[in-house]
Amino acid sequence: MSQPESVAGETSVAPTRRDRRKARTRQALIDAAREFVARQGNLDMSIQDITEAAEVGFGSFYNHFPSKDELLRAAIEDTLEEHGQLLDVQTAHLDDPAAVFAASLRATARLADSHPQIARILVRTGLRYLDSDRGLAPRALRDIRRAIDSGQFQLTNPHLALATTGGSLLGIVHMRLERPGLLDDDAPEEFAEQLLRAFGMPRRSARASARKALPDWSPTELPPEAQG
Amino acid sequence: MSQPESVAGETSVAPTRRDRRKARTRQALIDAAREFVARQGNLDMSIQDITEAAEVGFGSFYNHFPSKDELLRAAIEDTLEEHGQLLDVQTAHLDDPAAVFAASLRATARLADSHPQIARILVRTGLRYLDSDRGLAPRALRDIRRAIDSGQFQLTNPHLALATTGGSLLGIVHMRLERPGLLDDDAPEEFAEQLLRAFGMPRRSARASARKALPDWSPTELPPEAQG
DNA sequence: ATTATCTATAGATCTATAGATAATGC
DNA sequence: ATTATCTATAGATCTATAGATAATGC
Repeated sequence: MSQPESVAGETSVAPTRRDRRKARTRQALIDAAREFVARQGNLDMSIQDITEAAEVGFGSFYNHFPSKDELLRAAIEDTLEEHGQLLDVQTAHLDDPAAVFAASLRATARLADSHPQIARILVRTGLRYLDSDRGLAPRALRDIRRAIDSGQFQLTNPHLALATTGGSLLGIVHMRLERPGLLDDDAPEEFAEQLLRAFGMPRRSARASARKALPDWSPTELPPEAQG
Repeated sequence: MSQPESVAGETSVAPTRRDRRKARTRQALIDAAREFVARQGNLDMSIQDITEAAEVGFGSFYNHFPSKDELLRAAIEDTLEEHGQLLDVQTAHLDDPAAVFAASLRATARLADSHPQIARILVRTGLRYLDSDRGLAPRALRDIRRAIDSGQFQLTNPHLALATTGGSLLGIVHMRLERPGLLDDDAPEEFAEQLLRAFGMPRRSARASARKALPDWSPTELPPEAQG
């Protein structure tokens, strides 16, 4: 995350103190919006609610976003990006496509516990997150295609697999958030196993890939994001 | 739909002309709300928008609903109820639990074509529809349990299966609504087959149950609901 | 000197209710 | 006579902007 003083890139310039201050205000607005979206599913908070929570003057809002919808869009992008970074970290030690895919499923299914804010925002956002080029969607599509190429998955349409993967994950996250008593701790692994079977893997290897030991820095040990 | 003149039921009384008129107004409000929810995902229509679309005086709204949220809740219930009736009709000829389940999957996956308004409302409603006692959720849970009892499904937790079923269906409906080019006509059958495999059925019988011929009165031949 | 932030407010909604009108019940 | 519906409006938001203030750049 270090900022180079000067780079040959076309628009990249060293950010000034003013730039950093402006970026801080923008991020404060995004963080406040994320918290509102996560807390109350209904998106009927006012701009004033958001600027107050962000401790930002009301008028400053319009220096950063032309409308509330634009802020909410940015807040969701921000969340998806964080989800994507989590997935990259938690699959970095793996090569096998089906194993990477399964590890992403397990990590996402556990978001309700490990990163409840992200989990709530994902569920509130709904299926639109499948259309984004950030977060789970591009990574899952990549893994599904690689697993088809490697012969691990027997599928004709990777987009169908993406739709069912993304949807069923939301279903599990929703259930773990809203009705935690109905699913036991093993649910993420059982789910991953089911999905690998659905995508054509034999029972034995589906079970093995879905229950492969997690790395030492288990996801639940990573510092969870701040919860208000 | 005939109205008995008098019944022994405790509160059931013959509805008067006034009652029918009131019920018509109420249903006009619900229908208008359904159309708004289906058309624009954002739920920011005003009560005035709704009463105008329903051709109902503004003040009449409060004779029927205490708030806009209550109307929206009723509109979603109304939609789920219609979905549930569709499923009952389209599985009435089947006994086998897995076959009933598969037929429900196929019918729901095709909603984007057969009943686009219901499809859009389902997707906008999101995963909350899994918590309702109407529509797909109670029926799918019933079928999953019956298929476990009959030995067709090998599952430990029917609620996990319900979450993945409901979520993945929403994923498919979403994709067929928003990116119809990415899925081919066979997708509902391929999806049903995948899910039956996920739930423990052998490949051969999964394929058979998922591709069983539809009854003569094919779902697509049923009169689709009016689309504005 | 420049630019982001803040305060204050005009104008545009939107909700909820009061009171008038129309339709139905008896 | 009773009840649902309609019209009109008061009061409460909420958005977007104008202009003042504070922080940074040069």
